[in-house]
Amino acid sequence: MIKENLSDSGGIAISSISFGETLVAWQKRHGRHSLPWQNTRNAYRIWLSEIMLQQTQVATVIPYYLRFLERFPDVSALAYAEQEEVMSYWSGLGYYSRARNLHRCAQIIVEEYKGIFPSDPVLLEDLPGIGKSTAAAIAVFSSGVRAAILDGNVVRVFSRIFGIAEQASDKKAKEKLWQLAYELLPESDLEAYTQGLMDLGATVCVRSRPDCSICPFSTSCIALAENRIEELPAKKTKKVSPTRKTIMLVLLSEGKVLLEKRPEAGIWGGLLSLPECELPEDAGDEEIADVSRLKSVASSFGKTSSFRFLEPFTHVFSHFRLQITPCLIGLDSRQLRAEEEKYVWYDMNRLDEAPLPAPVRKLLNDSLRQQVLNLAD
DNA sequence: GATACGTGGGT
DNA sequence: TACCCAAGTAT
Repeated sequence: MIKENLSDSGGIAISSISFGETLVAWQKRHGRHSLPWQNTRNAYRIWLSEIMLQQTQVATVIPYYLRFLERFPDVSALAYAEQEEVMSYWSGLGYYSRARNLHRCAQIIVEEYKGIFPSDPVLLEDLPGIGKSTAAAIAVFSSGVRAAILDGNVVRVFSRIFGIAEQASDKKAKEKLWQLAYELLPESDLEAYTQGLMDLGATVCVRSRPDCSICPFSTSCIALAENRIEELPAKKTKKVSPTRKTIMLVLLSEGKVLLEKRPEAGIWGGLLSLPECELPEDAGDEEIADVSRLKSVASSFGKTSSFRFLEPFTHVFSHFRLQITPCLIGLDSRQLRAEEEKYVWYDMNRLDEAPLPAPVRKLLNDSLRQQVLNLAD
């Protein structure tokens, strides 16, 4: 292999050979070896972990991963499950298109691949929910294939070691990072190398206050040499997120609550949620408290026996804020509007099984507690 | 290429 | 508090 100078600024150089060898040795001695999805070549388990870990931290994923695997132990169990149950096991993790794609992908693996995941990253990338980096990670960990990942850890590690100042979203920077990812790949030990990139980024070269004193690349790191640790990688430009307002109707009757299936496209796609009365962004308090309108809506589901607002709260998404005003309504009769299949009266005692968005689960838990308190009064 | 898509933890 | 952003992908 030809040794090349992979850094294009400053006088610090590191060869691809020494980079790979250094990282592999570091990972074997100092990396993570006991995560629930490690120490296996089971492609199903590795795939599941990689999807769950997209934009989600390890500590958050672990309990979801273990619970999911217990209920869906193999790709066939997942493929034949109902979507609603799959969504319920994903409930709270966020980015629900991942769960819908996971389910679709399982069905494709069973129907078109006889239940066996391909080891070729190109084929993996054709599957729903699997992009370039995830395809490489699955191929490396399940088959030892020589493929390059480029996730947030790698971007951070490379940006610092090689002094890349452009934002990772920048097209040229992205090309440069992918090129580095390929050039630095070792000839062997792809599992330890790939895991090493993730481990170094997650445990040493972390976003704020990285521990450079224990980093195997501290003597060759451009960011450290130039005292630019804090400024690399470049921060993403953010824009202020707008606030939307909505009223969530908590229609209760005989221990059941009215839920509405959300469309696949859009926020919380495929989950069950509460019926909403959306409001214009500039809605004032008096508009929110338009009781006659809400009672009119409620009347199509039964006869109103009690009515009260709960404290409004704001749920923050990555791209907007949602101000939610819950409205607790008791009905003494219960009916489903036959023409609208999307509605379901859900047993309050079984909400654990329901595929709910996180704030809705919390709201319903609080409402249930309020009910109990009311009964105690 | 920009935007949509969740949630919780860290600072 | 408010902001950043974590094992990204789809459109």
